[in-house]
Amino acid sequence: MNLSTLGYALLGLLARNPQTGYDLAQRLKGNVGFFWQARHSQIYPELAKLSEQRLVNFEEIAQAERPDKKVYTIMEAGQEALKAWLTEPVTVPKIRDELVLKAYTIWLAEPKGASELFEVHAKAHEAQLERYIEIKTFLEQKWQEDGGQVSSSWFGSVAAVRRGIGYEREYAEWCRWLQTTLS
Amino acid sequence: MNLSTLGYALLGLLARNPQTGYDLAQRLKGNVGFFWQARHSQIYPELAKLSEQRLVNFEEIAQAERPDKKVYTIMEAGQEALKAWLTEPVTVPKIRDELVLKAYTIWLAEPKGASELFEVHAKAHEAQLERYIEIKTFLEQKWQEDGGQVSSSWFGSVAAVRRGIGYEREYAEWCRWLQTTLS
DNA sequence: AGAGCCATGTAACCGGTTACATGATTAG
DNA sequence: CTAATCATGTAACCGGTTACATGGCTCT
Repeated sequence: MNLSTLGYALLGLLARNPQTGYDLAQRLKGNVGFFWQARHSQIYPELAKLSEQRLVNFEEIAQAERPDKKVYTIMEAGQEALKAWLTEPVTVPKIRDELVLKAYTIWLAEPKGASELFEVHAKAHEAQLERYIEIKTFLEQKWQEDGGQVSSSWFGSVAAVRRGIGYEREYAEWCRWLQTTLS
Repeated sequence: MNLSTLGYALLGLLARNPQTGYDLAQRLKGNVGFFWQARHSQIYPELAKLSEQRLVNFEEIAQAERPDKKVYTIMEAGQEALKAWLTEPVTVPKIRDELVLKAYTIWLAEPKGASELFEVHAKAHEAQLERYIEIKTFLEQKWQEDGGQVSSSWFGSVAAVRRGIGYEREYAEWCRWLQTTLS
């Protein structure tokens, strides 16, 4: 019973709330999409696999003015599989970043155009940084209201968004340094 | 003539030095591999494509005590394609990080095992950070010796390693924060 | 009238990894 | 004697993206 990472991602989301495949797809292109993305074309087949393996359950709900839907719920076996996965070792991830690749060869470019490219990215990361800061404020408040324990699901959200903040801040600063140095 | 990103990566490396496919594979699993990776099984066919499109040239060199080899050189058309690509817009890259995914669901785990997981990663990123700092010192010296211009290939290397340093530092700090908070 | 949301699925394609294949030389 | 290095290639597989497919409701 070797699940894919996407399988665990879905289990993790279902551990928070029972949801439909559509809902999960929204999450994975919304804020959760910051660290893990998936399209519905990948999600629906994966849910079918999780269901086959009795890690999740679904209830079909007929709707009048909307298409019928399947609400998935995590089962006990799913919770256990998820918990086991959480503390298993992870290989240190490798960056695969086209912009850094361009930076590596930027000595060949005309500095003006290059500087503009990095300014665009600086702005994008600065904007994302501010969005994350707002989200963090919201999440930390919720976490405190929930008792401020590491066993609160809000804690997981706070942890993830903190990574987002650090990442965007650092990326933006690097872009600004390059942009300034090139101009 | 739409090249893949790997194609441009190879052109960028060949713009620095004429090299064999084997050499390129070494680079892309060494320091360049920090921001772009590729295996020889991907590189050899890509070089054939670049050659077909007359962006690179190769010279076959027969060797006595080693297998024969093909040394690839970038051509003028290749240089031009590369320069044009450098300033073209890049879509802002998305993180896909299993450890952050785990952090998001870490509220379900037993804190002790979780804390250990993040400590392992903290150490890994701290170690990588120190390696990059050493490399940066070396590269900046070379860059200065070469005149300290942005048109020096050393500048591209410095830019890339600076990103590496920021990335590792931030990642390590985040792991430490989580590790401490969990224990 | 057209875009966008809700809702679920399949199929083709593509980039990248793993494995298969070969073979001499050198270092431990 | 075994493992690693040099050196180049092909083939199978797999995760993920894009595109195909359907269809009613709501907002502009």
